[in-house]
This record gives sequence, structure tokens and C-alpha cells, in this order.
Amino acid sequence: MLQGLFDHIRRFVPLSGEEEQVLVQYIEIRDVKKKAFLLKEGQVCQGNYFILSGCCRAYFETERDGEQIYHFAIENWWITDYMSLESRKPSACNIQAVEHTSYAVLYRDVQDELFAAVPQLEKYFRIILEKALAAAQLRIKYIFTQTAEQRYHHFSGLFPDFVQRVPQYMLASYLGVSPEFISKIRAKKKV
Amino acid sequence: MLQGLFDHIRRFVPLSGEEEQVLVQYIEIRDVKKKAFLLKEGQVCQGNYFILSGCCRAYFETERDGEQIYHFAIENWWITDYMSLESRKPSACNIQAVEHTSYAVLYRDVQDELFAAVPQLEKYFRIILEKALAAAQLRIKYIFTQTAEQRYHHFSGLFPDFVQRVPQYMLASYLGVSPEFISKIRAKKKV
DNA sequence: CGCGACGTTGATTTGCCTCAACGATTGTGG
DNA sequence: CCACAATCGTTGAGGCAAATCAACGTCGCG
Repeated sequence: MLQGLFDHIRRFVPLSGEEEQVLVQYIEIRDVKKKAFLLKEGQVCQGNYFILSGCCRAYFETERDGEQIYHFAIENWWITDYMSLESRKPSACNIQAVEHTSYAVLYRDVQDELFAAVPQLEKYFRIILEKALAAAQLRIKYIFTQTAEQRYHHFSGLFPDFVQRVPQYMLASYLGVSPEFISKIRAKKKV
Repeated sequence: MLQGLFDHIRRFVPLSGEEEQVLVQYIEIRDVKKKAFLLKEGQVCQGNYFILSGCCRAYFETERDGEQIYHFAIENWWITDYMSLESRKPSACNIQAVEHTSYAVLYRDVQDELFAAVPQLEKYFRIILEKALAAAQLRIKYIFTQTAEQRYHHFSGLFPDFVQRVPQYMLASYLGVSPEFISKIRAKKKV
């Protein structure tokens, strides 16, 4: 069940069988169906979510009934609102299942205890945060230096399966493009 | 000399006097003048830089002789290329002093040893990385939902001193705007 | 003093959004 | 199981925010 999580951790730090067992005690597994919310705007974010299967999105509601998606997570990705999680203030964003999703939760209020018991996990999170930050900085570079069309092709080149998996309007939001424009790009591409 | 760093760490984790002394052993202090490079494209990034005084910028060179700044750091900010630092591959970006700058370096290859000696520091970095990632995600939101003019006013509202401190064309690059357009926004504002 | 770096201002261009109307699917209640 | 409504994607017309281009002003520095 949690094998995907253990494997992911072992890609970055060593983890013994006993440590695995300690970790299990601090983790809760949950299942939600499509369109359910893991976190709703206004709630204080309680934990860090690791997707075991399915797909979730994190987004802000914008004035004028819009949505701005800033992060997707599929199998073996973490997703949360670090702002709310760390400050313990109400969240400004939503995390929602895009498909039927199964995920593991690591709750904020037991996290320090877990890290004290298995220090390697603190290192693990530091490392994946470094990677996530590097990716976010790279994303900002691409947003500013590429056109909408280049961004679309770049992203679908990197994640060809993923672009088929989510509705086009969500992809559009994530890429900062109008859904109509994605439609036009795709039409253009047909030789 | 390193008081700024100690204070910064204590904002997030406890740090004893002895731990301070251990940390000092792993830190190197350096001075560079304006326009000097802390990291040049193609080099492998060797460490994490904490600005003691002065100001640095991190940027990518873009095709067609352009520059895309993705991060600034002034006093009490960290700056590095996490991508290169973690992968140990040549960097795709540059880190350069915008002013005469004094900074502390924590080298990659002693970092694990330091964290083993003072585990609180691993936690400290995890926490500031969470904050940095949250800030980067928020920045992406603003890039997509605000106009260039709104972004300029938003940023200069948050950092009124900073916008006076760096050349306008660097600010423009960071905000993803043309320098000419910033000029026009400023002209408009004079009542 | 003269050159180069930086900022300003106006004219022109363009990438992409907005709006609107129309197909295609999906799903839901009668 | 079908009808009908949402929801989602497509296509085209028109508009606008901001880039680009170009020319000129100004400051600091070798």
C-alpha cells in the first residue's frame, strides 16, 4: 500500500525496515472521489499529502470567478499548501481531487515527533523541497522567456501522458493560457 | 560578523552557543565587489550563500542576449542554484553581486557533516525552503493573475526600499516586464 | 571631455485574451 | 433507456496590454 512512498523516500535517503514501521504509525491513508477537496480555502492546512494513486490539483480562486492552478500532483508526488501548513493560518487556496484519488497524510502536529524519531525523514523533506524550489524557479524562467505556444509544447514534451489525463481547461490554467488558445495550438499542429 | 546569520537561524530553531561555534567552523566569509560572480553558468555550484551585506541576483541568460532574473538576495537572505547544488551538474544560471557584497558560504561537501553535528540546522533549512517554495508558488499566482502594472505596484508596495536600490532594468527583468514599460508606469504615477 | 550605461518617450506591432456561437460528450433524472 | 442539460472543446472576429523599435536626454566614470 505504502510501497510507493517507501520507494520514493529511498531514492533520497536510506530507510530501514524498522524506520518504515515507525513511519507507518504517523501516516494515515485516505480515499476520495473525483472533485472532493483535500483542503478548502479558509481552512488551516493540517498536513502534507502524498498521492498513492490518482491526481490532485492545487489552485487559487481569483476575482471574477476564475481559478489559477499552481500545482498538480499524481502518483508519488507530494502536495500541500506550505504557506498555511507552516503559518497555521487559514489557507488561501484549494486542493482538490481531479480523479478518484488515494493518498497518505502526514499531519503537521505529529511531524516534528516523527522527524525526531527518524531524522532521515527531515533530510528527505529538505531534499525534495530543494528540488521543488529549483523546479519552481525554472518554471518562472520559462513563463517569462517562452511564448504560450512554446510553453505548451515544452510541457507536453516533458509530460505527454499527463496532458491527456487532465481536462484541457485545467492544463490551460496551469500554463497561464486561455483554454481557447490551447485548442488553437492543437488545431495548428495537425499536419 | 555572523550575527545576522545566527539571528536568522534563531527565528526558526533553537541554537546554543556551542552550536554556533560548530557552525562557524563550517562557514567561510567572503567579500566581492559589484559585478563579481559568485557562480557562473557552466560551473558546478559549490555552496549555499548567505548575504551579510550587499545584494546579489540570480539569473538565466536567454537566447538573443537577454537575461532573466529569478531571484534577488539582500542582507539575511540565502541565494544559490539548488538545481546544480543538488545534482552536482554544471549550473544553467549565474549569481552575481549587484553591489559590493559580503557573504557567508556553506559548502555542499561539508553540509551533511554539519547537519549531523547540529541536526537543528537541517530543520532550519527545511523550514526556510518551505517558505521559499510557498513564496515561489504565490509569485506564480501573481504572474498569471495580475497585469504588469499591478505586479509592479504590488512588488514596490511590499519592498519600497528595494525598488530604489537596484537598477530599473533588473527590476524589470525580475518582474517579467520591459524596462520601457516600468518607465511609463512611473511617469503615470506622478500626480 | 567624451563615451558608455541607463532611463525616457512616442509610434508601431503583435500575441493572446475576450466574447460569442456552435459541436461533441458526458451524465442524470424521468 | 432515452431526452435533455451540463460540461467541455472548437472556431472565428475583434480588441487590448504590453513588447518592440527607434531616437533622444542624462548621468557617472575612465
